[in-house]
Amino acid sequence: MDAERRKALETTTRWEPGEVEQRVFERWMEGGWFHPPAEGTPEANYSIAIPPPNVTGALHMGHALNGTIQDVLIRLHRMQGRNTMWILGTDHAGIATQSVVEKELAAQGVLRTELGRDQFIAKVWEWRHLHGNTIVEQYKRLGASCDYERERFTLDEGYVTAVYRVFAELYSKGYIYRDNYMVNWDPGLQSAISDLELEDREVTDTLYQIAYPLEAVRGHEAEEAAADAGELVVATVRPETMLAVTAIAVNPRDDRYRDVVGRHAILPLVGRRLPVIADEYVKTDFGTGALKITPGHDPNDFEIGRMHGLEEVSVIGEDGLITENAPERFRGMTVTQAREAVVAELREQGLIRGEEPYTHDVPFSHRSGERIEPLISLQWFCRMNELAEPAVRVVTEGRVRIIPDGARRQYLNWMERIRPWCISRQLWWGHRLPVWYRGDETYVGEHPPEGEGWEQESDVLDTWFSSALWPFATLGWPDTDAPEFTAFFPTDVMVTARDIINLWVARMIMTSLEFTGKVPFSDVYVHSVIQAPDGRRMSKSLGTGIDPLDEIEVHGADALRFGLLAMSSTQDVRYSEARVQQGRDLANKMWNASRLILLNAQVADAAAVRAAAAKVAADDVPVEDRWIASRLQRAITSVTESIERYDFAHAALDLYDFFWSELCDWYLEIVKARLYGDDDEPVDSAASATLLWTLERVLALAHPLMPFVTEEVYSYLPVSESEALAVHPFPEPDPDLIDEGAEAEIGAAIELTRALRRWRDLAGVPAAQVLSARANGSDPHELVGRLARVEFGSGHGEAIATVEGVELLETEGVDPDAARARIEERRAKLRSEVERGERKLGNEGFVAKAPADVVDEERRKLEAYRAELDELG
RNA sequence: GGGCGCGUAGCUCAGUGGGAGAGCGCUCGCUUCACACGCGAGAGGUCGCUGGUUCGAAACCAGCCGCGCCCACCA
Repeated sequence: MDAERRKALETTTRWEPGEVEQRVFERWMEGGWFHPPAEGTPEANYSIAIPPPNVTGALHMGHALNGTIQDVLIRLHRMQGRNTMWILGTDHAGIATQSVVEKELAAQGVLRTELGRDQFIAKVWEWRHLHGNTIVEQYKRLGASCDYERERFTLDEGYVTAVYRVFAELYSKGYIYRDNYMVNWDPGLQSAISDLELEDREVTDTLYQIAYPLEAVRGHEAEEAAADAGELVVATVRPETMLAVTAIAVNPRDDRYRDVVGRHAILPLVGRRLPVIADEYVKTDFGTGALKITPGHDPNDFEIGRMHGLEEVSVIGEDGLITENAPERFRGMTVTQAREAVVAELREQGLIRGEEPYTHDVPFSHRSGERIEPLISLQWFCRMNELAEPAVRVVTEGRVRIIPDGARRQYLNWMERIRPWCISRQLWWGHRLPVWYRGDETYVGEHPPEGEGWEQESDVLDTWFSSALWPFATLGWPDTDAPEFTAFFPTDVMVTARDIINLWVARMIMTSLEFTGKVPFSDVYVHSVIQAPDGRRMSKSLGTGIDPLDEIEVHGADALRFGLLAMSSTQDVRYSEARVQQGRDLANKMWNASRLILLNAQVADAAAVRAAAAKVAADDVPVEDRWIASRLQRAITSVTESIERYDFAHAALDLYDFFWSELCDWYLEIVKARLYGDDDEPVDSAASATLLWTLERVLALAHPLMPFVTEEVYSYLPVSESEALAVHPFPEPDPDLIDEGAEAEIGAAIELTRALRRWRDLAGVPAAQVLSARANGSDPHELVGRLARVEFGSGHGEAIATVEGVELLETEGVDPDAARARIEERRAKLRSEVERGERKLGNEGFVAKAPADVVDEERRKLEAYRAELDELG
């Protein structure tokens, strides 16, 4: 270590992540360690495809947790020597990106429609080149070790080829087709959107009861005269859609309506003859028990209509205005105007039988925020049944493990009743469907066929269509000889949040099986959603969002990573800044503990350190060295196993416990005397060796979780075998270093030290005062005297207290009354323990039925408590 | 309505059959030569409620109360 660096180490008493993180990250990039060669087999290699963030996106807490988890896995496997690749890329995010650019243009007074499709798309590309890299840069702040040199985009050239190939094949298999179907029309976007892009909002509408006169039954003049043929009253919150009603439905078991099934009603204002049909769907206990059927404007009615072969009438157009299918006087009105006009006319004709406020959930567009208008429209669909079947099988057979199990059930649940997927969107930004029309002819393929007059379909594909190909299209598919594809596909794990299991994960599994014949990943790990501290969703519009970059700014990336991991779980969790601060404190602790070691370790030369380290566990090294080596093995095991079973909270907290409580609070305090030496004792170089040996391993262990501080400290190690900690071998637990004797011995010494300190505190002994003491049995470990400030051996005075077999002797300034109180307290505790043990062992059922080792343990404890009680008198 | 899950210290959460844990907060004491983002000690919990299973239940089962998420959604 040169003088300058040593000076920096001496004077920097706090971990200051700001400039260090940037410098460390640049070193990683220069080292090229995140950019693996496309070699080897997918079985030997390790790869993860990142859930591609939207190009328009900014890093939010969800990304931060998702990215941290993947980076932990990636770094662990890279350090374990696997050829490791984290596949990076962004999603073109059709709707989101189009809206952003559209808004930006609107601010300049330019409308998308004025610009025309080609020019608008050019503007979007321009935007992407200017701003599309923001989120990728933000992932770097987090420390994400993605392969930044192989970044992909769902609209880059090769990716488009993959998308078109998939579309064409699904079309030729007959899975993709065009049909009139009820879609969720977003009047704001002027596009169909999927069920999954909806959000329900509570709305209070007016529920109108409207009378529909029944048509007289021919040949029953008497009845006609008597009852005016009667009427059916139906309830609706959308009177304007009555213009498109084509039937009335009642429940077949509803006695009130048994006689009217098969007859006809007359649609007021329009005059259409409406058959009265019977369908189980109609609830007898809601409204009047009679339901108007509007196949053109209601998803349920649409299904009933198809089932009964009803006419489908659309009176609301894609522009949100009343169409020519409605009576002339309503045409061209907005939905709201039409509603008022219809109600007014009905009122005039005396057909309104009731009205009341009605609060219900109504779907709104997640994207534009507008109320969804269910419409029948000509769209492209993909039938999912054939694709779903093998995708269910790989999960039930365990070829794809979905963790946790709740997420697995959610997946299977959804797949069981999968429905056709509407894959067309009326947008400009996206993959334009590879479909060409000329008159009545339709051709599907990336390029138009020979000849004049072919026009390409104007719709684009749902963004999720391209995302569904992510794990293989990013690696070069459909070129199955592409080096990246042969080396890294299938990937190992997909890390994601619960909300897109159906939207995305399921579809990746389906397309991957269909097109590559392989599962895209063997594990799906579904992690928490981070909520705002008050339990609401973190969202920009609610103002509940917390920006991970702000947290990195304040506490450092390692702190945020640790905090997110520690708070993560399979449940949704509330964001806890305290956990992030815990991470910051741990990073600081690592920095300072490392300073202690690095500034004080005696290093003759590299060979000496290696030689000393080689005998860390030898019998003749001090027991505390064997203890820390043994505890380290246990920490390595627990942290590694936790990560491997995706239990990141325990990995983080176990690391914390080992580092803070065992290494810092005990081992470093114990070893200081040997490290510094004093008048009597020379400096012990074995201590230095153990410290350096331990430090190197614990840094490596912590590195996947907290890469920056560990990498920085690693650069100060006097002896290190790797260019960077990022590519240093990950420690493996060594069973030979487990030393139960040393653990028991130091464990007992720790217990005793704590008991003595407790006594001191309760007795009000000043912190600096050294107490005289006498051990009843053999002298405790040297560390007890030092750490508890107790001097053993020399005193002859009377014992004023006994603590865990140690007699504390009368010492000037120590209050004997407090001591007696303390002893009495201990006696009381022992008596209750003895009582508890006797009661338990006196229980015949317990002795007879509990496992022998549990019973033996109880007996052992009881003996020990009795012995101590006797000793106290 | 169906499915899944949660209810443990003041707060955020671990703990899944054998003596209730962590972090933060709180109290007391420490300018102890790595760290006050620190060190030492401590207080604080009828583990939502009621039954049941068991020698033994925070944990397993049933019911109830409260909360959340996902599906399906009554016009």
